[in-house]
Amino acid sequence: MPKVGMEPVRRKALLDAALRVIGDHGSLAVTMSDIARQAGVSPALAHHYFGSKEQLLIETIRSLLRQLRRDTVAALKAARTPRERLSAVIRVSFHADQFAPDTIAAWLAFYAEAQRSEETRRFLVIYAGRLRSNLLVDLKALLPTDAAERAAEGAAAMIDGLYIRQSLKSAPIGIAASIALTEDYLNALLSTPAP
Amino acid sequence: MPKVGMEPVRRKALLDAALRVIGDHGSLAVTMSDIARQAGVSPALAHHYFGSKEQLLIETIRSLLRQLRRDTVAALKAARTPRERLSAVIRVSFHADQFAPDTIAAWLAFYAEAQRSEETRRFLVIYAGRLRSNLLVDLKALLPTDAAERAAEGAAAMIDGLYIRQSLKSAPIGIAASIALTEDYLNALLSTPAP
DNA sequence: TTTTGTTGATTGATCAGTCAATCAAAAATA
DNA sequence: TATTTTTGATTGACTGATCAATCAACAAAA
Repeated sequence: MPKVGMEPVRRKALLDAALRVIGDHGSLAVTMSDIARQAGVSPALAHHYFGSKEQLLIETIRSLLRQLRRDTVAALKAARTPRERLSAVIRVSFHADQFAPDTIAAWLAFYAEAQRSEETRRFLVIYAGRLRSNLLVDLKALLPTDAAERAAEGAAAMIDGLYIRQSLKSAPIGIAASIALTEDYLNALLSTPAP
Repeated sequence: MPKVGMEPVRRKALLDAALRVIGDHGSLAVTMSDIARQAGVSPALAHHYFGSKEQLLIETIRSLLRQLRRDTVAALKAARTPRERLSAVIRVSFHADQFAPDTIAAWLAFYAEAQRSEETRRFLVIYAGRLRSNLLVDLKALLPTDAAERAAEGAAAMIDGLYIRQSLKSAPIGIAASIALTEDYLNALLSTPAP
């Protein structure tokens, strides 16, 4: 079987498999065997390439974050005005890929894990900071600084909250409605001070 | 040692211990031994009274929910106008007990668990429904029905979002600021349609 | 003596992680 | 070109640790 140059292929397959299995299972309490089986290799190979389960998990969240950033950068590039850019940030947050049940479950699992793993928390703090900062930079063009800061906190919280509520699967709010709610929030804040 | 009537004492001690250990550890992946040790009894006793780890965990979240409802009912009783009642609901959500790091970590762990455990999800759906409904009933007195419904969804999401962001412990938003953000949101929605 | 409370010891299952061995492609050599 | 050697890829089998769950036994109250 062995062909040279399999390493990147296997790494990617294992990362994808990990995300899939975690999302499916809704928890980080998945076995290396589960992940390896999903990737179509032996458990030993997963250890061979990642050293430990913890490392594989950390690489998994890192890849999740990387994907989110890619999407965000792309969406921002297409937007012109500050208001458009705000909408772009919101849209990316609720993009179908991000809003898929498996992905939501995986994020949730990582939030829980962050209570224990310093490194996992670091990554989530980075995510939270980016979201806040992406919103803040454009809000500052539309509101006084302190109002902009509060608006950024509020919008970020609402996005995360809509996200987490989605994970319960009852009363599915839906992508469009989630976007609309967040937009309404910003519209209300943007129109209130200056009628 | 054995005195009659220990059962309720032990049950409560074990439930408190479970909450404590889960919050401390930031995950449901705690052992019966950990919980039993925290409660000052043997692991075997925990099984004796709860039958299984899963059952103990379910009783734990049930007690968390019971406490929240008690607080909410008490807070609502003291409020007079719809607007006051809305503030009461918000205040309870961010009450010090609920906002304690251990409690937040425990809620988070249960959210993750809900992906797997049908019964855990049921409880969280009940929580989400109550929060939404508590907000909705008073919002309907202040807004048209459809606007009230959207406001209730949005406020509930923001509350949950502020909650989950708190779990990251970086950029601690704080109780007062969290309440203020949520109040601002409602104020903006309540003032926008009628300037 | 019966009942209630309690535990230590044990079991069976599950898993992360290790390791020696195997296999096939690629590179070196003849 | 034909061969041998080297190297990367891969796995099955195993180990050590952990843990939920069980159970037989014991202690104290009723």
